[in-house]
Amino acid sequence: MSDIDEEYREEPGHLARRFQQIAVAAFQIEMDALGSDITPVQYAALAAINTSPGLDQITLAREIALDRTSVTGVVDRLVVKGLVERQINERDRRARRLLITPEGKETLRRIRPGVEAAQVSMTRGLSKQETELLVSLLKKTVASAKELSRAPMRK
Amino acid sequence: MSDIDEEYREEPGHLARRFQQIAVAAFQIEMDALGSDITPVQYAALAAINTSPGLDQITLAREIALDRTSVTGVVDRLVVKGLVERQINERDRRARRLLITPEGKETLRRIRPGVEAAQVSMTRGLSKQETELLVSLLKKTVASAKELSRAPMRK
DNA sequence: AATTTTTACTCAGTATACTGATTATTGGTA
DNA sequence: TACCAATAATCAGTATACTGAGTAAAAATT
Repeated sequence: MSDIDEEYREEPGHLARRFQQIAVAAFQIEMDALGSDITPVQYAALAAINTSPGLDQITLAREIALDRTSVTGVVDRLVVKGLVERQINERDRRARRLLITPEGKETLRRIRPGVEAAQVSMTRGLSKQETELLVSLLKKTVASAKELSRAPMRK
Repeated sequence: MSDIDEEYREEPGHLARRFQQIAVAAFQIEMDALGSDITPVQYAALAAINTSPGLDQITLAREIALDRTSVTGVVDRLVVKGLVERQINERDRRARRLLITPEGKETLRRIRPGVEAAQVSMTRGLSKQETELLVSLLKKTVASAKELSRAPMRK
């Protein structure tokens, strides 16, 4: 048979999955070390809500490139953890206003070093220059192909 | 607050998640065009079983970097689709022998162009040289950090 | 003003990817 | 031989990420 079978490990698609596995694992290891159970997506959501208090879920989805149906669950879990408050927007009752709580702000402050450490950990095999190169190539790739995935992007 | 919040979109962790979203979407679009509902992981599993007939699930997990608990479900779905046969290995009754069926071989043959097209599609924003660079940087990253994720790797 | 369309959100269902527990079987050791 | 440790697989539970359907509210159109 063709050697695609053997070489699928060299394909972008396979490497995308592997890198994501590793990124999530690196994040989780750092959170464990800090006694936190925040996930990468939960961190992104919490940080976005902190930066833009009162934003609605669709806007949040665009900010962090999360599918609109996934936002519901992520926000649910942040609410259960007491880190976020979800209010009905009285000026548009379809929408929700998302607000970070004092506990949410404290969590953000506490885990931020771990978030940075995870970025370093997941690129441990690369030099600083190589990491910058990887980041710029991924940004370019994502910018050009972002319309492929349903996750909306801002602007 | 710190500008980490704003710049998380530039971090490797966020880009890993975005690239994976895009890779899966690109794959799915190509499979839809071919009238197939095979996922990236299912393709990887099917190709590995084709290459190494009779392999057990742990070995399959190592070949395609899939968590051991995830293999069960992936193989289940390939069996339901009639693409793979799962037998008890009589020389070690704990293990399963995985075999590709004629339909599995035919599926592999039929979707292979789509698999290749997906790789091209997900890196559409990059030149050939840039794609090769991205692949080599991701390979290096994955090789250095693979012990972070639970998904086993071969050798 | 009444109707249609759009929008924000939710829910049901499916597929990875993990943690942690359990079962069955095998191989090594006391 | 009896026991114990290791191994292959499964299962229960949780968290993204999607498809597709549905609800409620607002905006646009007639």
